[in-house]
Amino acid sequence: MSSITLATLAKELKLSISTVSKALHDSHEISEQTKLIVLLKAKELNYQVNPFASGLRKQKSKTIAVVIPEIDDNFFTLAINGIESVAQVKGYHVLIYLTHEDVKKEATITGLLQNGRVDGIMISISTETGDSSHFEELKSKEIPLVFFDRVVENISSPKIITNDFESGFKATEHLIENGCKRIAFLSISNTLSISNNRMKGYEDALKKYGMKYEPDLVIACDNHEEKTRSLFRKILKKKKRPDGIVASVEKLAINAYEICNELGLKIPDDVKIISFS
Amino acid sequence: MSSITLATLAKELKLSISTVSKALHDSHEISEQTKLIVLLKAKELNYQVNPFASGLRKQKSKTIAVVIPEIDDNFFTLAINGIESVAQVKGYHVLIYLTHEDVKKEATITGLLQNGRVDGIMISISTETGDSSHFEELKSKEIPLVFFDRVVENISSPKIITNDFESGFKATEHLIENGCKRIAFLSISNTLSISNNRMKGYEDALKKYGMKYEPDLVIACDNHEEKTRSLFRKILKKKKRPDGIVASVEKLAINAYEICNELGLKIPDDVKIISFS
DNA sequence: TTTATTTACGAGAACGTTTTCGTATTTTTC
DNA sequence: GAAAAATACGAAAACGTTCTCGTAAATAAA
Repeated sequence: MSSITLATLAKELKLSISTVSKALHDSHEISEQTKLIVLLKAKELNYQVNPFASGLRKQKSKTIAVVIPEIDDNFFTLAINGIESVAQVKGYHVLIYLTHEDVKKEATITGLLQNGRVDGIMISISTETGDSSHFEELKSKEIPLVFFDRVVENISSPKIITNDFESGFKATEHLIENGCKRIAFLSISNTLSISNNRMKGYEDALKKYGMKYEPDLVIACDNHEEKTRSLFRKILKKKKRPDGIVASVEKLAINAYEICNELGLKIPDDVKIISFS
Repeated sequence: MSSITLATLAKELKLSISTVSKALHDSHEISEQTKLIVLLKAKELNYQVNPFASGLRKQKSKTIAVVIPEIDDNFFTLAINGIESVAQVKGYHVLIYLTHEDVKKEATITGLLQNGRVDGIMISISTETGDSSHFEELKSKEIPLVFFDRVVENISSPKIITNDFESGFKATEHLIENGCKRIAFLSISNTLSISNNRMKGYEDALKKYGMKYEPDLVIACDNHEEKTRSLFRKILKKKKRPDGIVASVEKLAINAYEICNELGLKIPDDVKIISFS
């Protein structure tokens, strides 16, 4: 240990702790000359401010939390990439938490973040999230909260979303224009707004092109991967199997790919797949 | 703000701060009865210990840093998944830092972690890392350091690695057994031990099967993606192009895939690709 | 009964910063 | 030359914990 603190510097330089602190903060109260020697000594001893002391005093953590359902998803890794990148430039630190689509875990995590550990939270909620009281709690503690991708619609927080309806519409339209006659929609949740809005786009596209909306072709998936896969298997084995698939999230598309491969269905010859990611 | 501190609880309960703190830590110095009422009040007011105050006092952060080159890589996301999972169970927090294969960034990051912000660091070094003085610095500050996957060999720290040599050997052997006659090796760095050891395996496999080691078939790639891709293009356009490729890291395999696709080469008919991931 | 020992709590000192305030010295203003 | 203002620094109080002591009261041992 024996780390270098302001006191170390102060003693070495025969200055007071406050002077050293102010010098390092480039305060106008300190002469240029003193600032210089303090800065030099700080460099020499490789002084680094203690984030806990500083955080405690300033009530700022310079840290944000990113809470996401999974990390093995191109969208989320992309998001982390961007977030970390900006954070790094701005001198912020990024804590990462995975909920694995588990609301309880999600609530536990947000619970941990109420005590000043972070200055703000970016979250993409789990598919299961129905109860949103843990978000209300954060709001009541005035912790900045930003939803991205998967949002809670009835909480007034900044939300970063894609145009789900339009994209769902276009994806479906694209399949139709490429000759698909039976298009399935893979839904990840019936509570998640992104899933629902994407599905509305799907439905509207079908309607526009005069295609019948068949409930059988909307496949309600959940986080139980094996269940989802056997569902796909069943659908794709049927004589009247879909020739086009719109996946509401990447993971479902991948599973669909794998099942097609398993069943010897060629993509895109036999089945065309389009997905959000 | 107006967060609930030990003082809040103490005042409400007409107890001292120390008593409340000890009660919450289940100290033997406190009667069961007092513990109970303290615990109840803490629950009621949803008290959460302030990590900064606690960290400052205990000199423990309950936080570890994960420093990796990139996040859009299946191996690293898998690693984060596992690390976060264990951390969550153990009550630890995970900070994430991306170096983007930049040694300077890497050094800056490790510099930020010397002041007690984290209790330990897990790192997979960037391909560029030649100078390892920033790791020595961490060692000298006695900050626990664990290398994983991409390690600095001459630093005495725990290292988590795969059997690079053997895997490189087996990968190459697999291609040979499947009829490849000209096997290329995509190297990510000539300083990185994982890359070199994997290549040694590749060389040894060639030797075992009496195949000539051709320097032309060892492709030294770097982090400049476009450069790498045009390199691939050149190699794969040759009349005597490789019919098998061993990629030392996932990203190179993906680029190779894309170039094959671009050139109309069928995988695995025209070219077989095997990769570490 | 007197002396030890245990039990249950409180006072107060850290941890390392930041920041307000006070104050000697110097400089400016009239 | 006196008063006012600026300059450059230090003392000390937070921030919220944890933890070492100190110490009354209650119990046990002598």
